[in-house]
This record gives sequence, structure tokens and C-alpha cells, in this order.
Amino acid sequence: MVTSNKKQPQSNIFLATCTSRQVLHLIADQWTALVIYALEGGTKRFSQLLTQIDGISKKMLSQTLRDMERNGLVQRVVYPVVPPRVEYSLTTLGQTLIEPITALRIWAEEHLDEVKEARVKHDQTEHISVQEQVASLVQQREQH
Amino acid sequence: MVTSNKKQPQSNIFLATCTSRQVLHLIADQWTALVIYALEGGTKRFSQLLTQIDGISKKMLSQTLRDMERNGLVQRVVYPVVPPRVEYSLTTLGQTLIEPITALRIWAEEHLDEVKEARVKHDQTEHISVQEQVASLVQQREQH
DNA sequence: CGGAATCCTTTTGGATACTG
DNA sequence: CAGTATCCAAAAGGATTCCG
Repeated sequence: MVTSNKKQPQSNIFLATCTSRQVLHLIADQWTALVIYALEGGTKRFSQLLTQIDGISKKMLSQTLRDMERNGLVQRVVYPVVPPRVEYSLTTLGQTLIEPITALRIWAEEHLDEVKEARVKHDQTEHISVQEQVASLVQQREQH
Repeated sequence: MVTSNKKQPQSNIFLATCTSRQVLHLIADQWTALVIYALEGGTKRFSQLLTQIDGISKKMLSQTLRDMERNGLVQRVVYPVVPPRVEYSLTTLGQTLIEPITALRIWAEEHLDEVKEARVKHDQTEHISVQEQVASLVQQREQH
């Protein structure tokens, strides 16, 4: 199970300085994954995305798209018309994200019920703190 | 390309009320994915996780673990000893997340260079606003 | 050791108004 | 239409202290 020599010293994802960890954070926000889903079907306009992605604000969409463009995930094309028309599409790099992100969506859909059930169960249960657990258990041991 | 009838009315992931979208958000935070990676190797203690996951604070780790436990992803076992010993491990449900999350990590590692390059290129480029682009292009059209 | 509780700063994000 | 700018409220998160 010992892997061969790593190419880079920063390949330990647990290090804060690890680049792939930073890249991971690109997608770990509320909206990026949804934008990728939305653009999977092809080019979309700003207003289309705004409508399709329920709950996102103008500000957040704009910000998310800007970041994604900066990271090379989406391409923005501005048409010189009035009123302005701006179209967004996935770059080749962005398209490579569809697969892993879809895997996550499928996981969510498949295990949604289990998560919901776990949550209900957890919320129904009385939860004593770790201190209390330890304290009471230690006391039991001392008594016998 | 028309998909067959969906089972649930909430199966549109773009809706804010969509449950799978909410489930997606479970993982879309800074730390959950890293905790799953860390627990992939087996049971770990709180302090081990704190050490292994560089940059996480006690508070964040505690919070993340609590949420994950609530969602049925991790199991917590408290040992009645002083000082207390608490061990965390992935549940069966949590283990099913390893695969899709690993896919994301692999993506990050494979495309890290492209993202970095895109970022450098983007930051080197002068960016005029959409308004300016439209304005100047419209002006060009009017002149000829 | 494994937290919970408190305080306090930073960040996030919504609402609104404005622009070409 | 597709944003940007500003203001403001809420949330996130670090540091510290305390606890069994």
C-alpha cells in the first residue's frame, strides 16, 4: 500500500499549502457545481442562468462566473448589441469537471433518503455531551 | 434527449427546495471532504484529525464532525477513560462517499496546472468591463 | 483529551440603486 | 440586459477560556 515516490512535495492534500487542496476549494462553494450543471446543456445567457438556478442572486451569479472564468472553467462572450448580450459556456477544462461533479449529484440523489433518515434519528435522540458520558461511565467503574 | 418521467417533483436540482441539492451542500464546505479523506484510512481520534488536517481549528473540526455525525456520515465512539478518548470512523453511508469525492480529488490533481495557468493568464490580462466592451464595439459599428 | 461557551473580528451575501 | 457599487445585516470562523 506504499505508493511510489510523489512528484511534488505538495501532493499531501492535508497540507494547507497543497495546491490540489486549493483547487478543490474552487468547487466547494454553494454555486459553482450548479453553474456547471446549468452549462452542461450548452451556452447560456446571464439571465437564463439567473432564472434557471433558483435562489441565486445577481451578485452571487456574477461573482461565481467571474471566478470560474478566472480559473479557466467558463468562457464569456460579449456581443456588441444593445441591450448587451453575454453568453457563457464551459471551456474544455470546465467540461472535464462534469463527470466528477455528476458523480456527486448521483450520490446525493441515491443516498438522499439515508441522509434524511439519519438526520431525523439524530434529532430525535437525546444527546449528552462527551463530558457527561465520560463522567458517568467513570463513576460506574469506580462504584463496583 | 428528453428524459423519462422523473419520480419526484423535487428532482430538479436547480430548485432551492430540491432535496438532493441540499444534500449536495453537505459536502460543499471547506472541511467535510478532507475529513472523509482522513477517515478513509480507518478510525481516527479527534486529536489525530486535528493534526492531520492542516489549518483546521478545534472549533471547525468539532463542528464539521458534529454535522457529519448528524447526517449519518461518521460514527463517534466515546471511551470511558480519563482523559477521554473519542474515536471517529466512517459509517457505511460515509464510505459510499469516498468514491465520488476521490474522483474530485483526482480531477484537482490532474488539472491543477491548467487551473493555475488559466489564473496567471487571466490576471495578466487587462479586463475592461462589459459596459465598456459593448460601448466601444457599438461605437465602431456606428462609425463605419 | 475532547470538547463547549464566550467574545470578537472578518467575511459573506442580500437589497437597492445606478450605468452603458 | 448585464452587470457594478454601496450599504448593511447575518453568518462564519479564530482566539481564548473553562470544564470533566
